[in-house]
Amino acid sequence: MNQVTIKDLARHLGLSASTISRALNDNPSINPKTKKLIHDLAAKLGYEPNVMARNLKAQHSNQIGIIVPEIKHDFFAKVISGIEEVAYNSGFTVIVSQSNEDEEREKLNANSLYMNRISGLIVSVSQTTNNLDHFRNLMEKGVKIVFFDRICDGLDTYKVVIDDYKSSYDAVKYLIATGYKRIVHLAGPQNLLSCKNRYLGYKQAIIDNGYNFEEELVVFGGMHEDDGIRSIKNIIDKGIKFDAVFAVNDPVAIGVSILVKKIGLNIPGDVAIIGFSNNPITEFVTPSITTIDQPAYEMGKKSASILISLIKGKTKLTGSKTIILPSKLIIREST
Amino acid sequence: MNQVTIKDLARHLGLSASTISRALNDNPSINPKTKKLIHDLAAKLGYEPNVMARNLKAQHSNQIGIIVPEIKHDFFAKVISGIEEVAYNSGFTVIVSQSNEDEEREKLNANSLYMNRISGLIVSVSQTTNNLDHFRNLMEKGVKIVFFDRICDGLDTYKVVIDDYKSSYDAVKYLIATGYKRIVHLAGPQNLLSCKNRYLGYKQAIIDNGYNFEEELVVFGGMHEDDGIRSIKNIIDKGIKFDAVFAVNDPVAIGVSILVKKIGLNIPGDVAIIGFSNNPITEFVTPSITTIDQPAYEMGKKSASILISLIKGKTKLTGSKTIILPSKLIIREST
DNA sequence: GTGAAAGCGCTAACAT
DNA sequence: ATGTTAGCGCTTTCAC
Repeated sequence: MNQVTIKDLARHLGLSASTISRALNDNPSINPKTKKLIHDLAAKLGYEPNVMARNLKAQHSNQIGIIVPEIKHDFFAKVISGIEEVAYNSGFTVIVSQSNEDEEREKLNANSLYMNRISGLIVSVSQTTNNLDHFRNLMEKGVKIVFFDRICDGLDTYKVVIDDYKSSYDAVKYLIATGYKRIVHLAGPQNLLSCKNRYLGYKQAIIDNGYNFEEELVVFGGMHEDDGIRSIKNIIDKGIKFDAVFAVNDPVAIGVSILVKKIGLNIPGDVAIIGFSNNPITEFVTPSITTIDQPAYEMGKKSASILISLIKGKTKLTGSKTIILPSKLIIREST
Repeated sequence: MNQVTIKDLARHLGLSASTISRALNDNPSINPKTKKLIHDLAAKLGYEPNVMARNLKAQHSNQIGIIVPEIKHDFFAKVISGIEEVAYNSGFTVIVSQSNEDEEREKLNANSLYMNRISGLIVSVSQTTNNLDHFRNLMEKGVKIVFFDRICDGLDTYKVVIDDYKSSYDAVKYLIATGYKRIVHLAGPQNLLSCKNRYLGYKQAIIDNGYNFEEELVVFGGMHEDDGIRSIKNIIDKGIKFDAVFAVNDPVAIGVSILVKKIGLNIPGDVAIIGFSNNPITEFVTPSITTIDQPAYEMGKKSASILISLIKGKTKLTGSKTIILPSKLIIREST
């Protein structure tokens, strides 16, 4: 690591370290000629400021941490891109970490990010997270946190979401309007507010449209493909009749599609399917799957810009601490 | 950021900073009782070491940088998970950044990572990268680099890949054995060694099996879905006859599948399709697509473990600097 | 316009 | 077993 330091430049030019530092930071009190001399030598020697030293001095890192369940989900990948976009443009760098849907790992990551003295944190919590102390601790230590999508109650900070309740309500309303009578809901873990709201939206739409809410039509499960396969198989094995499925997310919807096709049922003739998130895959499977588009990239950008305002102490962020971005029902072949 | 420091602990206990430091680092020369006292207070006050300070002192960061074209590609997401796995277990943290297939951005990222004094870097180069100076510079400054998948010539360091040439050769051989006569190859950017090798493998398989290599059956293009759509449309519009397509990767194969279905051709009846990478989507589209499985997670783990050996100075890494991991042809409905 | 000195938090000789 | 001192690279107040 034979890095070039300010001292090296100072020695080469017979100047003091402070002069070099000032010149490099474009301090106006430095003689333009000296400045040029210094800049030229820095370029020639390949000087790069040591961010660790600078940050140590400055008492902050200009780094933003991200914790998401899994980056391989298209949704999270896009959010991360949105965050990076805004962050880079504001002079922040970004550290991404994955919780793998594991509360323990989420804690470790939060801690490791804190040790790196991140200025702020953007989080979508893991499925298994019940205790929020690791976030609370960071907040107490002055780390600003913004949650998106997978938010949770009980933490007083900014949150960026879509209206899960309404999206879900509208999707189910659309199914009913199209003529479907017995709509199954494959729900997600209810400790995630988004899943809970999707469930509640489903329930209310059922009731508001004059149907009976039947508990046997709801299965609580995970958020992966195999959960979808398992849950719908369970319903079928029990002999429960249904003509549509509203899944908590796209992988679960895909799982349903796979099993339903396998046992020879038609989509949407025998069973209609709606997913959630507009994962690209829903467009390419046959039949393509109706879903709800979440503005992932926008969520990332919004989360980052709020976080950066928070970090910079611009507390004049007006209005509610929960920002709701628009979502959209995308109708495809499966309904 | 009112963080608790070693000095705070020292003041509270009437001890010196060095004693605190030693105790916290489990130095055996500290009295067990004092040690316990210190650990307890640290826990009580919520002390967390300041990694920036520690790293500044230690002259290295224990951070590994990653640069990939786009994390949203399933392949890269999995590689990253593999890297994280190994890195965390060896006490390293990971900074992920995306080049977005843009050489300029790749340079910026490399530089920003260097400013953070990363100990090592794992890279899959962008499509548009021609000049490799930004990597060469880092290497000269002592940053260890390992490339994977999208490697490039002219840099003397470790590389983790699959045998693109052979994988491609075998895939085409299989097509020929199955009876296909006129096999189109939608090739990728030839500055990427992997794409070049896939092209060369295709060419050699054609020749070795007694077919004529026809230039009109090869189209050089990008690596996304729309490239696939565009390229195959081009071939069709030109009136060129073909009965199979070997695509440089899965998105391109998906693109071909979309267009081919749209104009009413049967897969594999009229056109067979093979992709590359075993993206999950290839399994779920109808018909499912034959592809070549790359051990993404393993590539990540391998790259990370090599890099960490390099960082730790274990130069007794035996054998070639190019590590070839096994790939596998996955035969599905499209062939 | 430039320099000297101190300090960010931590560690490691070198004392005692 | 513990304390003293110095220094990692950088910035910044206070001098001149």
